Amino acid sequence: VRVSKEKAAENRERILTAAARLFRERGVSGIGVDALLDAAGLTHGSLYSHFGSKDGLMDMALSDGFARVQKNAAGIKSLESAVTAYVSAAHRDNPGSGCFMAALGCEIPRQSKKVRTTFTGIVRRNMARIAALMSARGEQAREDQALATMATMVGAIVLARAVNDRDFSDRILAANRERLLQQAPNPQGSERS
Amino acid sequence: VRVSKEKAAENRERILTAAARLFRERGVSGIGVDALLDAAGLTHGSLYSHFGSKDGLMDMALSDGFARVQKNAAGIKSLESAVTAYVSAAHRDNPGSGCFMAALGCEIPRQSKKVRTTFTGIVRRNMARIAALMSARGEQAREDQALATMATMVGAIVLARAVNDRDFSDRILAANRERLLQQAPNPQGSERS
DNA sequence: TGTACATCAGTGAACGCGCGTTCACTGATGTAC
DNA sequence: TGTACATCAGTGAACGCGCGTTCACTGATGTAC
Repeated sequence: VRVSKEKAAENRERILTAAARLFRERGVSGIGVDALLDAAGLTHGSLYSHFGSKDGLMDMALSDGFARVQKNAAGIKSLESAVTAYVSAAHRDNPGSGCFMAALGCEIPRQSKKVRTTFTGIVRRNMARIAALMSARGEQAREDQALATMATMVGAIVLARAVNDRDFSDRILAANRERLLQQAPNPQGSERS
Repeated sequence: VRVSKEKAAENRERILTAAARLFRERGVSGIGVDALLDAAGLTHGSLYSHFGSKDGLMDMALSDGFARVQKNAAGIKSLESAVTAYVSAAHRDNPGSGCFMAALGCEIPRQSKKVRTTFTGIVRRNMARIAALMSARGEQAREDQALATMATMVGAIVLARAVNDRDFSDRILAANRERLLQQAPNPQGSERS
């Protein structure tokens, strides 16, 4: 049942899109290859043509999915809008299209070396992107600020998702949003270095 | 092979201790009941006498394990010592005896209602404990401060564990520790309301 | 342009394995007399 | 105190099921002439 190159590339994309969503929604060990390829409208066998293994797919889905997340956030030009978009009920309620660090962070230590390295690159690029919105003098200082801001953002979403009480969850988001916004000294953004 | 009440209670404790450690080290879906009871020196069947199901064990291990964590941290009387102990390489490198929020946070949204409720109680008690170390006037203000501090602490450990580069991991810890310590205005601790 | 054929994306049966749970059984404990 | 027996913590075989991966096969695509 050979298919055209275009169709094959499209199938590959569909697998990646479904995988990036399902891994974030259900966890790496929480979703199987059958369900993964079912969601892409294919059978499990074709995973191995394209990616070699579930781990290989995870690695690609991470790279590809992160590129999409970054593109979606391309318009964000200030720390305020980044914080507001990230520490939000919408992000909390849609892990499938949200941040990989918040969705999979706890599982990453148990993944393959390849996946962990890819993930580390994502953390670095997130740091760089947030650092670019910081106002401190010196790149290292901005990066350190970014690492602290990033940890707060990730922790807020992890806790807000874990908690079983909607009001408490909203409060976790609000308290962290406020803390982060009051730390952001430049409401017009981009007055960096 | 009936055993004495004392022996049975001791076995129950051993299961709980092993489960609390292994769940944190390998994740809820990352460890099976056979491995869990093997670590306690028993066979899988006895899980069902004591806890009814893997989920029931998870729930009990969470309550019991958290009580132990709290007891270990009983001596901590200032925000500074709490931050220093939590945002540390030792905590990062020993998930099995560390914070449940950092180890299992991402997996909790997919757990049973019972487990999620127990976990929510743990988040609330952690908030209360940190709030008691805060200096703001008004309980609600202290709790909001605690929620922001807690999210930063959790996020820092999650990211530091996920990352594949020791130096970068250390830097994540250092940046967050510094941020949290500079926010703590009372180095002698306990000057609260 | 038309024909012959090699390529290979995708299929689906099958693999061994571990999962969580059930249940008939064992035999020491704890109790009733 | 000694004996008979009910209790029940723990055992281990068995359950159906889903896991990740392999592989012989299919048949449309893409290419060589």
